[in-house]
Amino acid sequence: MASARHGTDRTTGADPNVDGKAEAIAELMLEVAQCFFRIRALGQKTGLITSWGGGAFGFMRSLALLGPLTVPQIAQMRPTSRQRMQRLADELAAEGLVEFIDNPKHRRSKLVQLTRKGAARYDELNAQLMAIASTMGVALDEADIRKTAAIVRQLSDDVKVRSERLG
Amino acid sequence: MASARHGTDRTTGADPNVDGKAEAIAELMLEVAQCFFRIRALGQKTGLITSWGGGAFGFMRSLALLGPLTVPQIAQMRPTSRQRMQRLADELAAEGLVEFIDNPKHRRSKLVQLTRKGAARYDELNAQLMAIASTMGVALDEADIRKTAAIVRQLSDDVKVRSERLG
DNA sequence: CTAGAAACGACAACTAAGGTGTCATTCTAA
DNA sequence: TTAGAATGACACCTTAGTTGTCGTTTCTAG
Repeated sequence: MASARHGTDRTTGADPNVDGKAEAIAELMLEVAQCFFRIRALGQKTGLITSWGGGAFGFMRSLALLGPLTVPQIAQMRPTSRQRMQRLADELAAEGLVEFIDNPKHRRSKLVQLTRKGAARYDELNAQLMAIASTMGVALDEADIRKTAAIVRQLSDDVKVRSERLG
Repeated sequence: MASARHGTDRTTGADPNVDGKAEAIAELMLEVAQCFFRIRALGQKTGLITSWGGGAFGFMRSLALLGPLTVPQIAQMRPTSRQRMQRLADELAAEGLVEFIDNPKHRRSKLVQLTRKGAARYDELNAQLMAIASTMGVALDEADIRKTAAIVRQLSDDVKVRSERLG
């Protein structure tokens, strides 16, 4: 394939590893993308999630892990817009899964917090996720999986940095 | 957090690795999802892609790697519907990036093939991807990256199998 | 060689997800 | 105190993708 010839010409004295590594990263990115779509499809079939980007699970997860946050704070750490998170927060509040509590730092921008019901729902979803996860990766070693997650996270951060640099 | 207590109770004699591994896989899945969104955001900013699921890049990549295929064949290996791929094929054909050639096995279902222009475009996009990839993962080792890609692929396959089992 | 089943192309809604824009209010910092 | 940034609220719109249908074509089994 012609595309394999792009980049440094291997007939020169340039380090071939530069290309090999770039290719490996590109492959990993494509693999991640494909994996995501399959995860999403599975999530939809199991009813675990409806969407991932502006999805409720990630939103609730942020609150469960980090405690009460303002809507803009949540939006900053999620791959979507402030308005989207605002709407999601309102929807979850309407379902009684989250509540707005006073923010000592800001009178208008309330803190969003999981209600008891919301925490229970999150635990339930998380348990479902665990149930699914426990049936997968049978051939894999836990240490390898953790290392994989760490590397994906690192790639993720790299992508984010480069993405933000483009403004 | 309460959610970390789901699954096997560690105070019993059950193997704690089962839970640890499931948790690791769940974490990996979430990491993959987040990474995907960041990759997509980067792709949009660079103009490299418009979408990934029914996107043109993956479509053309399939053709570049595997040679001429019918629309249903492409749809089977991509995370989207036959109709979507049909429409995409038509759009790409309108742009002169792919062409329909006679299929010896099937008179009506033509084979889709990259045109010279399409191949050039794909190479160009691939070069862009490589350019981006070459600036990332500086701290990572190529072997680790390849292993990571392999494990993600394995997870991806596991997810696919489980997803298909649910019909 | 046929009849029924499946695959295919084409087309048309329909939905979901999220982006974008705006405006009034509130906070922050010079 | 005042200019500028952050926030909540609301409305509109674009895009991606699904779903459904229909007529035709191809495959398969008897």
